[in-house]
Amino acid sequence: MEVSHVSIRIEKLTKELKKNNIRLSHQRLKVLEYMVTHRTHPTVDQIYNDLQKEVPTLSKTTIYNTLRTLVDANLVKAINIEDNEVRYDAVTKDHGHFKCESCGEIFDFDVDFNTFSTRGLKNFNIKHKDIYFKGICPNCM
Amino acid sequence: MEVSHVSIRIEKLTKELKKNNIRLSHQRLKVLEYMVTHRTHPTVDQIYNDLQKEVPTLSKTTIYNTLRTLVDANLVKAINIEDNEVRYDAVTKDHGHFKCESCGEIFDFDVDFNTFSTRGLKNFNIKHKDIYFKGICPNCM
DNA sequence: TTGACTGCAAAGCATTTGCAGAGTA
DNA sequence: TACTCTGCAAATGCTTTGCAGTCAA
Repeated sequence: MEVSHVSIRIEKLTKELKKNNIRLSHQRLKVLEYMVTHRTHPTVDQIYNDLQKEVPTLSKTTIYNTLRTLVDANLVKAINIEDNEVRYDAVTKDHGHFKCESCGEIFDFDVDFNTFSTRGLKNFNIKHKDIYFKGICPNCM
Repeated sequence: MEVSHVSIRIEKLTKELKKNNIRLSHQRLKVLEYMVTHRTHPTVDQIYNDLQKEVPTLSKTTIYNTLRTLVDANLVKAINIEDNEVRYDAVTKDHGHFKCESCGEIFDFDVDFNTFSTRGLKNFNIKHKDIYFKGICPNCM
């Protein structure tokens, strides 16, 4: 992703934060910046280990707090593709996640939610849609 | 679900267990029976609390062990619709799960995986498909 | 009989909570 | 200034592990 796009993205996000009355602390901006520049669906631990190099005083508690804030504000999505770890994604639109059971990498894929028949949910108010696939990626085959 | 269906279901499952060289212990059969008769997508805790009435010596460790065995044998599926709890489902075929954010109930729904375009996964070997929706169910609206 | 299973107790680990001090607006 | 946020330490709670006794085959 180009640097200019990243800065535009972050600008948008900080506006969203202001709109939600969330203070723009140094730590929050760093986490946000990390989420936008690293599209690797990181865990709290990965964010923590990477950001600590830049911001040595940063605590895991703050990352947990920040991510909850961002998830509540719908700026970040939690990915529960595995039952023993939560990953995070700075999503903009609906898409699916594929996890390779060999290398562990998570891939995004487009999902056409319109061609998607959901019989049995006629009178349901659907707010969140998560699609998780697992298997083997082309690189590991 | 009719009793006759349940017993047929359990008979099938015990055959599967034998095929996988999994011993038919009293505890495992009880957990299996519970999973087949209670289609409520229970957590370990719910299974434990309910079964303890019948089998007072049953331990949570055994339930964890049993569920892992059943999941590994593809007789039961783990549901990670929420990041702070794992639920289990005695599945037979692919389907989606909808969780009501108001009452917490989980509903099954049919998914036609054929009408489901997955651009970007052309060379991927897809082994598992999980679809999780959240929102408000008709009863809560 | 023998290898697998159960269940207790303890360990492990991700996440949350309480709270004093620091920082944002 | 006033209120929120940070980050340490401790608590919490789910899940796993070690292991001695028990059980299925």
